[in-house]
Amino acid sequence: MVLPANRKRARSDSEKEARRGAILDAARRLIDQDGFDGVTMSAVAKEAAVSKGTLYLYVHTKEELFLALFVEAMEQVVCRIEAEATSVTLIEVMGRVPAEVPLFVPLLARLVAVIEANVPDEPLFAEKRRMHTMGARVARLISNVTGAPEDLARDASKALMLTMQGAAQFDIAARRDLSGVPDDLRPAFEGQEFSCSFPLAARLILSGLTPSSAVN
Amino acid sequence: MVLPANRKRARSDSEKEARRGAILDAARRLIDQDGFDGVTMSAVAKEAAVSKGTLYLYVHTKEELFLALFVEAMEQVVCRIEAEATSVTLIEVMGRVPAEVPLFVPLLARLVAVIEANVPDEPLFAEKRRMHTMGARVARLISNVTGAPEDLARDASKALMLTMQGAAQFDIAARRDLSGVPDDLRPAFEGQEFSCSFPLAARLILSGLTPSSAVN
Amino acid sequence: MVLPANRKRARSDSEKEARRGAILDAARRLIDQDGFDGVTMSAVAKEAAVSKGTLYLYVHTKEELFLALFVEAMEQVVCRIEAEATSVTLIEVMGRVPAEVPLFVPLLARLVAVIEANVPDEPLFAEKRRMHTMGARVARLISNVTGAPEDLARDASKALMLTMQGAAQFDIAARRDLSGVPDDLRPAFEGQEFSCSFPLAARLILSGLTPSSAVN
Amino acid sequence: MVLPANRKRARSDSEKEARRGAILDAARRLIDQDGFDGVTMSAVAKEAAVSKGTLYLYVHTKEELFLALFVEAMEQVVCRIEAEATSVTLIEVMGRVPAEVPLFVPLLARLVAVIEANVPDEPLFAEKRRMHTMGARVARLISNVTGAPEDLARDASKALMLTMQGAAQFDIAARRDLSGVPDDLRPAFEGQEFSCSFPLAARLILSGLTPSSAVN
DNA sequence: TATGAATGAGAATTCATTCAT
DNA sequence: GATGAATGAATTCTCATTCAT
Repeated sequence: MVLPANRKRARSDSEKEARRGAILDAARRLIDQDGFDGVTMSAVAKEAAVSKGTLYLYVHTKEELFLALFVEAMEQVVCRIEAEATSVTLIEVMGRVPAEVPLFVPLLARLVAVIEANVPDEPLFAEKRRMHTMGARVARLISNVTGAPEDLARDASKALMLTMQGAAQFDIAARRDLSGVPDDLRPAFEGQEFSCSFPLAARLILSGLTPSSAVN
Repeated sequence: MVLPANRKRARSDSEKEARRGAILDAARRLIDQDGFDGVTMSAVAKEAAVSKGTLYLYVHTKEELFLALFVEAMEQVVCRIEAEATSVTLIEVMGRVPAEVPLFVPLLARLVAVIEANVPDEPLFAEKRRMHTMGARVARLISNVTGAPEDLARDASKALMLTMQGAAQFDIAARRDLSGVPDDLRPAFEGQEFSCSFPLAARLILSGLTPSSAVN
Repeated sequence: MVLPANRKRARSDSEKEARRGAILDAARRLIDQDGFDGVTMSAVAKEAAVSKGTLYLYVHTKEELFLALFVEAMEQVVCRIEAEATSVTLIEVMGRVPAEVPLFVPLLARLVAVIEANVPDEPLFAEKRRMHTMGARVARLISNVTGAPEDLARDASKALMLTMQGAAQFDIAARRDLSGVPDDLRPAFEGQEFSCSFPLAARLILSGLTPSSAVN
Repeated sequence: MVLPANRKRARSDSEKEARRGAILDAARRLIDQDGFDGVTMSAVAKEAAVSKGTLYLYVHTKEELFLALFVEAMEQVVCRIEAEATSVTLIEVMGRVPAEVPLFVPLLARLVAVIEANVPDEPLFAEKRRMHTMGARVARLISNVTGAPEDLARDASKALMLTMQGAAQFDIAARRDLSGVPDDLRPAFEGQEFSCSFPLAARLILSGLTPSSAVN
């Protein structure tokens, strides 16, 4: 197979994958840098060193891009939890890992109301399927680790997702510039970071399932 | 409540209050009708039978309008919970009432990421203060009703707020048109309504505090 | 004549005059404080401790207000020049005084293109008449002081007004925040203040009329 | 200059230049037609047969558009003066040409107080640089033609710019509808056209530099 | 495939002025 | 005379997406 020496087009599948990856990375960098609402498709194209037209060849919508970003982050979260959780560390791990995977929390906070609301059906369903599978994996993990029956574990898993959603919201508020916030309102912002609020609630939820030793 | 013939001028404070109320009502109707992102200030003005200038006399920003709507809804929620909750009904009431107060859930879902993010500081702080006070009332109620110590009740109250936030998110997804959703994905949407998911999680959270009789 | 003890209405002419003066003063303060384009009629009303309705009882238009301000400033300028100018000091005085009377320069800069363009005919004509009279006084003064014939003095006076207008424009540019201006452009802003540029040009214009002693 | 069939895309730089030119021309036509304050960006887009988005591709701000218009006019003025001025005709040329280049005078009248005040720094600096260069060319010309030393020529050039600014202001007033102006005020408007007032002042300023033969 | 010029709907907000009380 | 609530016209500019080249 003779390939032209200076081929600019990504024809093979692996090249396409690589280019798509570059685009997602560019988006990640921009979210970090300019905040969520500051990201524009033009900027993503430029950051990925790709034209706008090409960008839309790999990603059909702005929100689809964000959704892909979220699913990848969620995959990392689930994998790491599976790798690290034991009956002793479950709660600690579940409280810590989501906060450690970059962009997972802020993307989660916008997932439903902002992102999913604007993704067309087909791609939405595809990603939802992946999320659902991951949810099942977490439920199974909880069941295995705590010894709780499957259905209880599934409820707990659902409750954790709810709570995680909520904690992600509060995290947004917690990250605002606090100078300028009157003293009496400080507590309404401070200490609402995901890594504070979620573990607290996770403990309440999981404590019913786990042997007392794990609850801490 | 003296509702001025709409063409007239609201001179007394009570007339002004009434007119502001009329504006909020108009907004409520439009949210119902056109959905969240479909609401425009022009439409609100027209629906309230008021000029755009007048609208801005009573509400300084679109998001301020939504925030006000949320706080009023939250007030209703808290009042009704205080009125109805007993040691026996606490969990049931807390699971039911938020879903019954119109617009509370969808507004809650957008509260942090969409609404608060766009409200200028001063009005934000004012409303936050009201919310904070209501939060304290709920914590006190939980403490009174369950007999749990204050600090435990405060933690539970916080966890409940997190969970409520999350449940509000899921509620958005649950309300989408389900025809067209592939069968294998149905469970990812169905049964995620606020009134299903929140009580479930609330039970997990509150069960640690309450005597077993109250848990169910 | 029995006057009611606590009379809030300005009925006598002198009272009206006083109130009008208060309004003009309020406007002056606001221009100083918020800059030209920052002044709103609402703010003027508040600063003058008068209702908006009342404000419009004394001043028919925003621009009319500014025009009145300008004419008063011009009156001061002309009076002071008449008082201070001698054959020796003419140029120095004419270069210095306009810059010393508050608001004269910035109002002059907007006089034609911004202010007069929006004043209705009747009040415009009234104020124009006053300005014209003052122009004549200046021409007479120049003639007296330099000994130049009337018509030459009138031409010089006109040329001076042109130049003053232009110098007022440049003054605006000179007063902008200079940090951020690249070094090579500094000279395009610096040293363009009215008090620098106008005397220079005034000297060129008057030097043809005055005996050499007065030129410097 | 390849003017693309207006629906086509301007790919080459020369096509882009042409399109930008078409936009500026459209703006010129509208200023003529509707007067200064009557020009809106929507109208410019329509007149240029371009979408609003495209308009903003070529011009970043309304005021930037006006500034560009002024700089182009100034370029014409300076070129023509350079082409036509001799030691004999200098004053006559400098008095006539600015009035002959379309839009130069009315744009100059609004240059500082209206236009520059609303142009963001970067584009402002770029255009200021061009203006500054042109100012230097005029100074050099004056020096060459009159034989006056450089610094004197520079002062005269500055004074001329001041005066030109002022004359442009008066020109606005002179162009208003005179029917309706009371007789005694006629002289305050009539004969204030740029082409009357500026040459008169220019003569006063330049006469000090030039050999008597050139003065008239 | 890749490009980037073109699109255009869309919406929030301000503030001078008026007029009901 | 005084008030201040009501008015509403009027305009800029953004940015996701498309499509001619």
